[in-house]
Amino acid sequence: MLTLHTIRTNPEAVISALAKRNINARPAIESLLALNEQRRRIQTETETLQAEANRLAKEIGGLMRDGRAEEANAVKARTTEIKSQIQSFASELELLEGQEREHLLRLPNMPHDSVPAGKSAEDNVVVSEWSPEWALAENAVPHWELTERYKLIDFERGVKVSGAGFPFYTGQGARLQRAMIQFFLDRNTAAGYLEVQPPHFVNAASGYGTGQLPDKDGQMYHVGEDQLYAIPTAEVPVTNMLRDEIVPEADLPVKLTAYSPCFRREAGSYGKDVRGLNRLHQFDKVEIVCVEHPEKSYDRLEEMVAHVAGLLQDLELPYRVLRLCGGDMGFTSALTYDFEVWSAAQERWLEVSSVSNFETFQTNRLMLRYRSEADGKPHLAHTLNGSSLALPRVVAALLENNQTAEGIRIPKALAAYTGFEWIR
RNA sequence: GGAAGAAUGGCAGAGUGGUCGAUCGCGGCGGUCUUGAAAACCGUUGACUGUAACAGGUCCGGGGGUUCGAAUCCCUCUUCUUCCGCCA
Repeated sequence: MLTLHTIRTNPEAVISALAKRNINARPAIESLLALNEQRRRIQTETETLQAEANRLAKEIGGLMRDGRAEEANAVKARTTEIKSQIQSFASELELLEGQEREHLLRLPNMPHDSVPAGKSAEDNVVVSEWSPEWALAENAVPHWELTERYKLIDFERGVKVSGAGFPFYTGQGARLQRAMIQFFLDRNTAAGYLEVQPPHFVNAASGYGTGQLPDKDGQMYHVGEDQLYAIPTAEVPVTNMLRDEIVPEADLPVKLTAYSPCFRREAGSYGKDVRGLNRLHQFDKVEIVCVEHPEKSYDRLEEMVAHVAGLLQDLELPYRVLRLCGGDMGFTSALTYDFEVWSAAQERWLEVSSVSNFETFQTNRLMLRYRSEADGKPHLAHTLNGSSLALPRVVAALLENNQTAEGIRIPKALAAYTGFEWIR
């Protein structure tokens, strides 16, 4: 959520920044500003009346103590009148506040200056590429054939038990999942991230805090009876850990990492995008989250990008890093780098990580602040997060790129965790 | 799931209808004293909203109600503690 302060002090800058997302925000901003002005006017009037009522109530208290009941009753009559005026203002105020918030919640974050203009994924900018020395085996097949050949994943039984997008991992496939989670967590904690195990269901307030609600309502699994949402990413519970808190400036950056299963309804997906491991309703991911000082958040973002790159290099997977254009960036992000690994057998790039700076967009909703050492006051912190990494597509690329006639070779760094060097 | 009790500022803990945004203490910050530090003493110490800046308004777990006036009374929800039940 953008701050009212930003919008009020520089509406034109907000409008032109949002234009990068191909959004004409002018009507929304203008009606928001009108609402805001009206709200403040009504609020001032209401508060003036409240001040008067407070003053009179104290006067009555004084009169009662002195035993001057008759005079007190006269004053009571006046307060009753004021009270009914307050009532009518208050309901109007409530309405305006609701509308104001509604407007604010529906405005996406302002893209950072460095975000390229563009409409779709095709306009994203490749900022770097990396590849190990390697060659694809002859007669290479896509991962969904490999998982069947080596009995790593049982999609059919997943369909029977839960539905499409809920696979069983079996044997070496299951072991590979567990090894990768452990590998990523170890690498993240070595880089200074504190490991946490979050709840897998969150309340609505948490959904609003990180911006999944109301924007992505309908993409999350919702348990109506208990008003809980299955987490679409560990970002939600982990970032919300610090909701409504003021952390000392000296505690920044707060660096957290968590493994969790992620649940996504993926309504509207179809075709080759959902084949095999490309898109699932439940998948495993290790996430990194940072809470950082506003002046340092972009340096932190670069550090996180370098960290994720290191993981992919250890896994010996060819990847590229994209700077997302305005049209392809998520609702809450100011700047996002996507990591894509090359799936040789599918001949396509697969997104395996998304690393973003949200600036104050989340913390404004979360009321997550730090106490500045300079002025002693609370200020909104910046939040950042990134996948490190999402498993299914990493597994897909890993299986496909390393297939040989003798089986599938496991990268050295990972073999220490799997306990095997080959899948046969 | 049932029963009883509880929820107050960073912590601890008073406050049962009016001068309470809230006593006292600890912690934090500033100062006096000291070569320096400790101790002692003095002062200060929440958030949100609002204003050009003041003023003003709101907040005693959340929501609603009674009252001229609510931390205080009533209803409701949530959470915690203890006991019982169930249970990995």
